[in-house]
Amino acid sequence: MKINQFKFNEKGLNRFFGPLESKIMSILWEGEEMTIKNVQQVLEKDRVVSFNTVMTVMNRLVEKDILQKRIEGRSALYKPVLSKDVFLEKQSKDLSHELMDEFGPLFVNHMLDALEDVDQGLVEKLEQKLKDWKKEK
Amino acid sequence: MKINQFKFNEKGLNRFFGPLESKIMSILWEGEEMTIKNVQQVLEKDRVVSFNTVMTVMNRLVEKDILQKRIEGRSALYKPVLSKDVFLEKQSKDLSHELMDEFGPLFVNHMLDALEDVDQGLVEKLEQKLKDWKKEK
DNA sequence: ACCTCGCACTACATATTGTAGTGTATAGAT
DNA sequence: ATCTATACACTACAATATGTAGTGCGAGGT
Repeated sequence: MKINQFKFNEKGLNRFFGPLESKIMSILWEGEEMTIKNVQQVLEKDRVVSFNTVMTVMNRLVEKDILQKRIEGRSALYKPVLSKDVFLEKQSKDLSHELMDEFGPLFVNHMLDALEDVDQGLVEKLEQKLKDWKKEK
Repeated sequence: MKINQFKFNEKGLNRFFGPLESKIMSILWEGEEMTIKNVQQVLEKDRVVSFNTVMTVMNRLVEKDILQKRIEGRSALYKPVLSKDVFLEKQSKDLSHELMDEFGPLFVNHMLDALEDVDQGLVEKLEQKLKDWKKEK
């Protein structure tokens, strides 16, 4: 899993991937293992994109351990190494640890405001977590 | 302020800058306004680096609104637009909002563990903040 | 008038991502 | 047995980001 960057300016998967990579991951996270051709056909609902382009990007994702590739007869079948849920879970976990490591105290200062901006309920969720966490100790 | 990336794999300023950029920012955050020559001389305590290299990188930082440049006689004087503290404060704030926006609930799940890994006291600090925050409402 | 120093401009290297052409091997058609 | 279409490999080029540095120009001191 060679993802090194979290992009402030983008949204969703584009925070971790390039735009074409994101589309390809979305398609492969839909469900089944797919050939390059399959993926290309889905992409072409939006715009033309050459088979070779799709192949190159998918093979690069294999090199980065994001996709896995399995030869079956003439074609290769691709699927994500991790499910989307697990992927996002892992990224959020890794990022939270990196952020705390880098910014710990600064981060605590902003956390509550940030939480509330997004979803009022999250502060309560955090409070509950904090209670549970203290009980365990 | 055109910083787009937070790098998981790096540490400190290298999370936001390239390695030479980081060194230059560190030098300029030491204190006074400096000329390119000044900065180059400090850098050369470590290794040779051409004046032009330093100039190019510093001017790119000006384009990205990280440094500001002021002509004084023959030379130009450079200094950071933001102090290091304000810079880090801003980055941590921006990142916390982006992270919450992207991962809110997932993030809450990891936050306490992440906090404790870094510094036991941070969980207490968060608890205190949470109390204060609730009082305000 | 000349030389030096500081800066601008330009160029090239590597890495990442998007794009796509050409080449090769093979399965199926004739 | 040969031909052909197809899937993949290999290669290349563009744009952006960063590191590196050469060339050239202009202005000040001598």
